[in-house]
Amino acid sequence: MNNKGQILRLLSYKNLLKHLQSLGFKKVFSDNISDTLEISSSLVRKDFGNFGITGNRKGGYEIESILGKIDEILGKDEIQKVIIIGAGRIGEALMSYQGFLKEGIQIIAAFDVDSKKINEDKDIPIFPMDKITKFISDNNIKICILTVPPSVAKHTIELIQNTQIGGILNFTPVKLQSTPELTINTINIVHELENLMYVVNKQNKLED
Amino acid sequence: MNNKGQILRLLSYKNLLKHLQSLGFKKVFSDNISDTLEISSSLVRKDFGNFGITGNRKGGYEIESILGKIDEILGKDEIQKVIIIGAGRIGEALMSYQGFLKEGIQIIAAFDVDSKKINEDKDIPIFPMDKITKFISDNNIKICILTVPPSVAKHTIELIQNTQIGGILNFTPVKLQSTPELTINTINIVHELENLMYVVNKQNKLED
DNA sequence: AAAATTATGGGAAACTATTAACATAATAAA
DNA sequence: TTTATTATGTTAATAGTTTCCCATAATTTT
Repeated sequence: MNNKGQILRLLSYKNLLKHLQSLGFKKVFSDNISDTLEISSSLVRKDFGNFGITGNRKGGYEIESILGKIDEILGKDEIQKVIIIGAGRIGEALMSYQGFLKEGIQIIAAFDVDSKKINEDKDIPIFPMDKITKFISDNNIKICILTVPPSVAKHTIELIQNTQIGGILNFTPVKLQSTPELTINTINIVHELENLMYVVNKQNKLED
Repeated sequence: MNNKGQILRLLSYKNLLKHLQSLGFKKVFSDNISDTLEISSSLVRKDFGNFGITGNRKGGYEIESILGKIDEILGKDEIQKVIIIGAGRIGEALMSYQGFLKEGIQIIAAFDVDSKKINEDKDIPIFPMDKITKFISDNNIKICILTVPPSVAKHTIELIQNTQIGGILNFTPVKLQSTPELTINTINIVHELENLMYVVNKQNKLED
């Protein structure tokens, strides 16, 4: 039961169900979900079953109860505070991203080595790196986003080892090892593009 | 043989092997790769086997020959031209990202509806949206990155339907359907963060 | 109230991915 | 040259995921 795909599906269900709820729907069938999300209805039911979400034969599932259960599973009662390490282009883009707050995620600070970037008075303050460990412990931060240059990625990870940080979303193309205490998930944009190129190449070859 | 994981592993192999090559190594063993990439040596050998990469019993694999084979598989002889749709914060961050070129990826233009963003004279020109279909066909673009606001994502996809575009890397949180002719891969940063939160929550619970 | 309908839930089957095991070929050592 | 060593490559085993199938319960229709 350590399935990332399953959790990501659960998040898709949540998105869809919140939308349906906003349109006034109270109930939903596994077939409805299947149609809009490209996930088979059996898999939807199996996911629900796995997480203890139950419906009524013939009556479907109650949206409110599913959403409650999902929030319970994901543990989202309070707003989740996240910090950004590396206030470069991508870091700054994420700081100004409007989509986080309505999902209960708040970027509360960023950190950078470049003294020209430091600005502690902004909405999202940018602090120098040497304040990071104290900040993490003072604010009990569990998650950070890593958007530093690749050359300093490894070194930066070492700085936050042995803090409360338990999860890192890594935007650098550097392969970083997870440990039992620290989960590192990587978004490698170059790899995503290259993978897409491979698929498109294959599509075109098949058409010839 | 339509396995995304397998292709992403292949890309990791490529990264590592190029690094080893730059350090002067000529040969590599499946065990070496396994150690650094957290991929079991059997799986490395199986991947190589699947893609027709062969080595010598006792002698390992020749790095140069693997790299050649991987490039052949990924079809990367010439530079791959990519466009960005949506010159917002994330779009602009990607435009200035330095990591693409050395992987043979070139962002050659961006498109936006906002007339204030248009600037056709920059290094990476930003054109108005209505020039996009002509640009795609003139330049034979196959891949685009979608960084528009969520509310216009669906509509934007329709604009480039029936062009040469065969792959979209979607940064919007909108669920977009792939078709046989158009592969859409989504990077949903919110979902990645939420997934991380789930994992971290579970870690902490286990420690109690 | 009985019959027909319909969506869940759960177990079995099919499929996919990963690991384990080992025979074999290439190399090195004795 | 013979023996020992070692890493590949292939087959078998295992683990993990998704789909199939259908009995069952809830609901609607007749």
